[in-house]
Amino acid sequence: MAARRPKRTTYRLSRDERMSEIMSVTRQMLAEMGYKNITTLEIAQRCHLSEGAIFRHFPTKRDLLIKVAEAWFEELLSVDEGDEAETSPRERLRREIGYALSIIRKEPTLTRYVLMELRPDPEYRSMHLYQLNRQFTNRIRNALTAAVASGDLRSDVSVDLLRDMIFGSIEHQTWAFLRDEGDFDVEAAAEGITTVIWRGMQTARDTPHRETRFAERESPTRHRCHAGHREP
Amino acid sequence: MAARRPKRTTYRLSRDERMSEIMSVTRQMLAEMGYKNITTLEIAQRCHLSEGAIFRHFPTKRDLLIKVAEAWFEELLSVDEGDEAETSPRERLRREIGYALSIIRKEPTLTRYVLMELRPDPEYRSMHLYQLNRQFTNRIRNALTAAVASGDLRSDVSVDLLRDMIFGSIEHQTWAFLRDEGDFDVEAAAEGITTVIWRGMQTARDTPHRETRFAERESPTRHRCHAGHREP
Amino acid sequence: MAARRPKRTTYRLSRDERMSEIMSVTRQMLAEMGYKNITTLEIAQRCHLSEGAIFRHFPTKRDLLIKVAEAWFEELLSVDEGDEAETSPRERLRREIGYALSIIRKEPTLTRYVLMELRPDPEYRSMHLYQLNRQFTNRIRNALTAAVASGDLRSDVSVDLLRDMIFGSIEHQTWAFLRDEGDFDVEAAAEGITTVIWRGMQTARDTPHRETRFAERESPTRHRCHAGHREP
Amino acid sequence: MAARRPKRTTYRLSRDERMSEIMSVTRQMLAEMGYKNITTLEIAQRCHLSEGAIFRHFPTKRDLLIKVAEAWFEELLSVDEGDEAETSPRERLRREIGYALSIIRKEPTLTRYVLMELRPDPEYRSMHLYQLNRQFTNRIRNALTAAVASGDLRSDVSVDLLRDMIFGSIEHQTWAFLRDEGDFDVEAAAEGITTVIWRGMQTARDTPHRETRFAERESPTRHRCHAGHREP
DNA sequence: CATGAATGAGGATTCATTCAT
DNA sequence: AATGAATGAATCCTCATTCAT
Repeated sequence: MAARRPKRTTYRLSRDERMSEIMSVTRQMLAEMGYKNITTLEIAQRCHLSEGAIFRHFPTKRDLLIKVAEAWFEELLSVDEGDEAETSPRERLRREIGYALSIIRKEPTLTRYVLMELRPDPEYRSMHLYQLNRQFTNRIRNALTAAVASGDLRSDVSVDLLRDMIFGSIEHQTWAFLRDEGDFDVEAAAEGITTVIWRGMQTARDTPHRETRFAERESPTRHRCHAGHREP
Repeated sequence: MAARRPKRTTYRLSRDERMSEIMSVTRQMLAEMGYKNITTLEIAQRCHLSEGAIFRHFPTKRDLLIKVAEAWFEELLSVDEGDEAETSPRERLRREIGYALSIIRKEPTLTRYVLMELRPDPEYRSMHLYQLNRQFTNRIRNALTAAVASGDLRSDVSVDLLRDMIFGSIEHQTWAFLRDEGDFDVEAAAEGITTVIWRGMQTARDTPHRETRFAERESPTRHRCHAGHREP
Repeated sequence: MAARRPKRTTYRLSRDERMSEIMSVTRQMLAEMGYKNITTLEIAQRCHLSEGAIFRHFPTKRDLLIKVAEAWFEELLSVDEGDEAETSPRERLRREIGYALSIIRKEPTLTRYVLMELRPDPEYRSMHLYQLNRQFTNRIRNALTAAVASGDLRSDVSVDLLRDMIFGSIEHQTWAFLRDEGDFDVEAAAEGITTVIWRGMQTARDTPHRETRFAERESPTRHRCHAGHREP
Repeated sequence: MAARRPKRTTYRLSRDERMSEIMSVTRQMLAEMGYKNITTLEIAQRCHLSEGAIFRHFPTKRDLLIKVAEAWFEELLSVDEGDEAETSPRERLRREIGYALSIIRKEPTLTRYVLMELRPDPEYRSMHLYQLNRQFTNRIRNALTAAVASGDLRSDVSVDLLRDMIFGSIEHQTWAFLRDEGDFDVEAAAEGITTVIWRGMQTARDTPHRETRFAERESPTRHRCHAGHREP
C-alpha cells in the first residue's frame, strides 16, 4: 500500500501514498480499539508522523474513519460473486455465508465499528456507507430471496429475520473467536450455519415423507413483518 | 431502587441507599448514551449530588460502570426460570429465547455496553461479569443441550454455534429496532427464531408423523408484526 | 472584586469570586490585546489557575469575552445621568461627551473590542450587548435630539452623523492618546468637541448678526443622502 | 496588478511580478476577511502557487501584510491633490474629506486592519507605515491648518482635534455602512462633515449678516435619509 | 459524609514555517 | 525557482479525579 520505498516508509511520501498509509494504519487500529479509543496522536505516531500531518490529508478524525470504513466495504464488494447460475441455491447461500464469515473474521472489530459507531449516527442512512453496507448484506439476502423464489425455501419466516440470524451468527462466531484468541474453521462454521438455516427452512419436496400436505398448505402465504409461526 | 424518602430525596442516605441510587441513575444513563458519553458530572447532577460524592462510593468511573453491568446481570439471572420439567424442550427453548429478547430489547444500549466496551477488555475473562454473562447465555445453551440430550435435537451442529445464532439474531433484531426506532413483536420474533432452529435441528423421529398434526394445530394463529407464515 | 481573602487570591475562591476574578483579569487583558490575541491559557495563568478551571465557569472563550463586555457596559450605564432638567442643552451635551470620553479613555481597547470584534458578528444585533451599546450611545444621541427639538440646534445635519462625529472624535482622541502614551485633558477635549458641534449647528437666534448673507448664498442647493447643504 | 500573461497565468513570473501578484491577492483577501482569518495557504491557492512559494518572497506572513498595507498607502498618496491654489479653503477641505471617505469606504477592512492590528503594535511608530499614515491624514490636517492660517477658520480649537473629528466621523460612517450592509452617499457625507466643521469653526468676518433669513427658512424641513435640509 | 473548586493530562484541530526533492 | 509534505507549537476545550473546606 505504501509503495516503492525502503522499509520504513517514513519520509516524504506522495499524497496518495501517505493517505493510504494513514488509512491502513487507522484501519488496523480500528480493528484493535473502538472509534472513541483511537486518538489522532496515536495514528500519527504509528505512521511516524506529526499529528498535524494527519489533518493535511483528512479534514477530520471522523472523516478519516468513515473513509476507512468505506474503503473497506469497497474492497469487500470488489470480490467477484462467482457463477451464480451454475451453483445450487443451497451452495450459493453457503458460499455467501462463507464469504461473509471470512471477511468479518479477518477484521471483526471493523464490523463492530460500523455496526456500533456509525450505524447509530443520525445521518447514517444518508451516508454512502449505508449503501455499501446494504450491498454487502444483500448478497446473502439475495441468495435467500432467490431460494425462496425458486421454491427451495419456505416463505413462512421473513427473509430479513433469516439474514439477521446469519449475520448474527457470523458476528458472534467471530467475536467469540476474538475473545478466545483461538481460531475457528470458517468452512465448518459456514456449513453449520447453512445447515441449520437450510434444514430449518427447506420446503417439503426436499424432505421425503413430510412434504405433501405441508407443501400443499404452503401456497397462499402472505408475510407481514419479520417472523415466526404459532402454535396453540 | 432509588431511595424512597419524603421531600428532600437526596439527603443523608445510607451508604447502601446512596450506592444503589447512583447505580440506578448510571444504569439509566448507560441506557441512554454510551459509556464514553457519560460524564461523572452528569451522574452526580442526576443524583442531586456533588461530583466528588460519586468517588466516595466508587473508586473509579470504570468501576462504577462495571458494577452497574454486574447488577444488571444479577437482576436478569434472578428471574425464575420457570418449571422446566413441565414444559416441552421446544417450549423451553422458545421461552428462553423470548426472555433474552425481551431483556435485550428493554435496554439495548446496556447490552451494547457490555458487548462493545467491556468484552474487548483484556481482563474481561477474569471479571465477575464474564461469569455472569456466561450464566445468562447458558440458559439458552442449557436448553439446547437438554434438547440434544433428550434426543429432540440432532447433535450434528455444535451447540455453541446454535447459541451464537440465537444471540446473534436477537441482537440484530434489537439493533435493527433501535435504528428504525420502530417496534417489533418479541413473541413473534422468538417464535421465528425458535422455528428455524428447531426445524433445522430436530431429529428424524420427530418429524415424520408430526406434520400432519403440526399442520392441524396451526389453524388459529394470529400474527402481529415482524413475522411468520400464514396458513389458510 | 476578588474579595475577603489574603493578597494572592489563588486558592479556593467561591464560584462568584472566581468568576469575577476571571472576568476582571480578562477585561484587563482585553484592554491590552485584542480578542484573538487573548488565549485561555494566559487568562488562566494570570489568575494562577489551570486552564480547565476557566471552562468550569464559562462554557466558551467567546462567552466569557461577551460577558466581560456586557459587565463593562452594565457598569457604564449604572452611572447617574445627573439632573438634566437643570442644565442647559449645551451643558448637557458637553457633560455627556465628557462622560463618554472619560469612559473610553479609561479603557480604550475595550471599546475597540466591542467595535471591531463583536459588532461585525452576524448575531450582534440580537445580542444583549447591542442593546447596552445603544443605551450608551443614546445618551449623547438623546442630548442632541433634545437640543434639536428645543430649537437650539438646527436639523439640517442628521443627528446620527453628529453622533458619529462625536464618537469618532472621542475614539480617535483616545487612540491617539494611547499611541502617544501621553495624556490629554478630558475636560478640554469635551469642550472642544462640544464647541465645534454646537457652533456648527446652533440656530440663528443664538448668533445675532451673521445670518443674512449666509442664507443668501444658500439658494441653489441639492441634497442627497446623509448630509449637508451646498454652496456654490 | 496581477501579471498579464497568456493562459497559464502563474508560470514563471519574474520576482517582481510574483511579489506584486501575491500582494494584490493578499490585499484582496484583507479586504474580505480580517488579518487573523487569512491563511498563507489560501493566499497561495489564490495565486495558484504552492504554500512554500510565498515564503520565498516574503520572510513572514506579518511582513507580507505590512508590505501590503504600505503599498496601499503608497497608492493612496500618489493620487494628485488637485489644484489647491484655485479652490477655496472650504472646498479644499471638503474635497479632502470626500477623498478620504471614498478611500475608506472602498476598502473598509483594509483600514480596519491598519487601525486595529497594526496601530496597536508597539513598533508601529517606527514603522514606515506610520509615516505613510501620517502623510495620508496630513492631507486633511494641512487643509485645516491652511484655513486657519488664512484666517478662514478660528484657532480656538486644536487642529488635531478637528482632524480627529473628521476621521472619527469618516470611520464611524463607514463602519455603520459595513454593519448595515446598506450604502451611503460619499459626497453627501463629506458635505455634512464639512458643514459642521466649517460652520463650527469659521471666523466672524465670514458670517455677519446671514442669519435672519436662514432662520426663517428653517421651519418646514423634511429629512430623508440620514441627512440634510432641503430648500425650495 | 458531603461539597465543589481545582487540577492536569489529554484530545482534536489549525497554521506559519521549514526543507527535501 | 517552485513544490508540497511535514512539522510542532499553539489553541480551545473535556473530564476523571483529588482535596481543602
